[in-house]
Amino acid sequence: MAQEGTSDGTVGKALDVLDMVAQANRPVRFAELLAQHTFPKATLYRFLQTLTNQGMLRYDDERGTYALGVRLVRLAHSAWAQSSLAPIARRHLDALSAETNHTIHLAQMDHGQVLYVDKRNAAQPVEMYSSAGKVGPAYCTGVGKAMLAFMPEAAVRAAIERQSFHRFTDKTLNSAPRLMDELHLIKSRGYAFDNEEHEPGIICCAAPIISGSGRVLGAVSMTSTTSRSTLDELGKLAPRLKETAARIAAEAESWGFPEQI
Amino acid sequence: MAQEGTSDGTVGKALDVLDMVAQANRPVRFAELLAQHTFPKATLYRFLQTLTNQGMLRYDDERGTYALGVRLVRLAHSAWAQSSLAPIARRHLDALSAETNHTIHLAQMDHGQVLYVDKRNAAQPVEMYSSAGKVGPAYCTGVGKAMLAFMPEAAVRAAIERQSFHRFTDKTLNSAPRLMDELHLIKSRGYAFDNEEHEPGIICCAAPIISGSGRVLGAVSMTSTTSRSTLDELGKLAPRLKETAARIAAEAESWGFPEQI
DNA sequence: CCCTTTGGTTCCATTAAGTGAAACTTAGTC
DNA sequence: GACTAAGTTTCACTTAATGGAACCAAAGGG
Repeated sequence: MAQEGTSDGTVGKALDVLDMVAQANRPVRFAELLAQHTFPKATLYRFLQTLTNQGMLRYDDERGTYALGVRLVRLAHSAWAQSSLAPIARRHLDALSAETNHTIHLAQMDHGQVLYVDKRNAAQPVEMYSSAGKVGPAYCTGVGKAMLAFMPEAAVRAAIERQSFHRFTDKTLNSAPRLMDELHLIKSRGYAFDNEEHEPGIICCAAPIISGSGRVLGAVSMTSTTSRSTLDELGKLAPRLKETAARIAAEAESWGFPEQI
Repeated sequence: MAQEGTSDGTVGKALDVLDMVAQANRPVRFAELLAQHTFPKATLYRFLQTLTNQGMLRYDDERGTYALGVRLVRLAHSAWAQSSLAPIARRHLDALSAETNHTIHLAQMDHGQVLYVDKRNAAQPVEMYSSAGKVGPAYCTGVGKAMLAFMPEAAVRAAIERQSFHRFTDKTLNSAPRLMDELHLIKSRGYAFDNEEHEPGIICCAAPIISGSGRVLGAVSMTSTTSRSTLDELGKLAPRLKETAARIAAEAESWGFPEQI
């Protein structure tokens, strides 16, 4: 998808290769990667070697495939702890989840996409990582819209540029103008709804987490299904949701959380 | 800790810098990093710039600190899904956890250290990432010893070289010879115990996950406390533990799981 | 208030490293 | 056994990394 623009230097290119393997979501062969990239054979080959040496990739001798390496998992543990809202938000999410009995998501913005960093599933035990680290579109998720609505105009424009506006359901807001209208509405209301815009039957209500200086740090959402709840019912819980967001923001502040770009 | 030996090329050095930030476990200032490395100022500076541009690091303007970036979390999601045993092992861990009511860990070997990739906590809900991605010493954990005991001799020697043999408790096996003896015992027994060697009051029983071709893929463990269980009691469950390990191995095989180095 | 120190950023000639076309080596195929 | 596709290595060429030193800014101290 995103070809990361003009990458800076060798390191940038290597990381592009890493992303490419990640996006495949399965072990990939050399030739597949070669086909996707503009890199000449030898160059790509060396990058793969280097990354494998470094433990960022793993090479399967028998199959001749590359997959992401475990070193990334280790790094990510630190990244998650250092640089996501999750550790700060944990107890607030726990509380909200227990009270409302809805599925709770915590998300942040990453290069115009929604990055889920934590999750609470009221019904059954949490499936680890199945959610944290996952990315989703910004324009048709509650958390995405909640964040966009409160971001500075320039950032929103930049983010919208990056959207592909795929029509997931017939309720998806699949154009920039429609999205902008919605964002204004959200800003005045203070929170966002997702009315089956991403997945049929799935609705949610999301509130942005905003720092004292007015910057968007992330968003929290409550998700339900049309069979279990209505948007109105979720809306009734919005004050509680906003309260949670506010508490997280306050704690992030005092904890010195670095603001997102 | 581990200075990763002679890094290959620019990319390797950049990744070293990344690791350095990760190991700090908190936002770090430029000067701190400079002190730890042999890199000249300008070089380190450029690396930090590049990594920040790439979203691997995040720079906090106000504090002048660097922290790991969210791009890592995204990458790790893929890494975990592609390249750890966790997705394969999930249902087996669920079953074992439900049956035994003990805390279950799933771990793999990464550069001579134990990398926990999944966890089941019988008592309270799983704390996400608090465990997955965490690393621990190989020489004084059940999973670590279980894996070492069944690894080829050369690999074990290499791994032991990397151990620092810190004495966590008075039961820690804090020397290579003592560890080697224990490994032989474990190999003949088929599974490992951790008798409060890492943390006082914490005991565990661990079995290696071994592929059809005899290579160590990872390990599973059941953990308990001395106040709740004895080693003997855990030992009684060892057959069930080994069965779980075997099932995971079998599934990894049919699924084409790439073998660890 | 100026001078010094510390921490961070930029410059630029030097040098090392990345590059990529092409040659080569397998491993399959027909 | 010749042919093809996939992967690996080579090497002259070119670009990018290097790092000493200069520079800047802010904090501290006399």
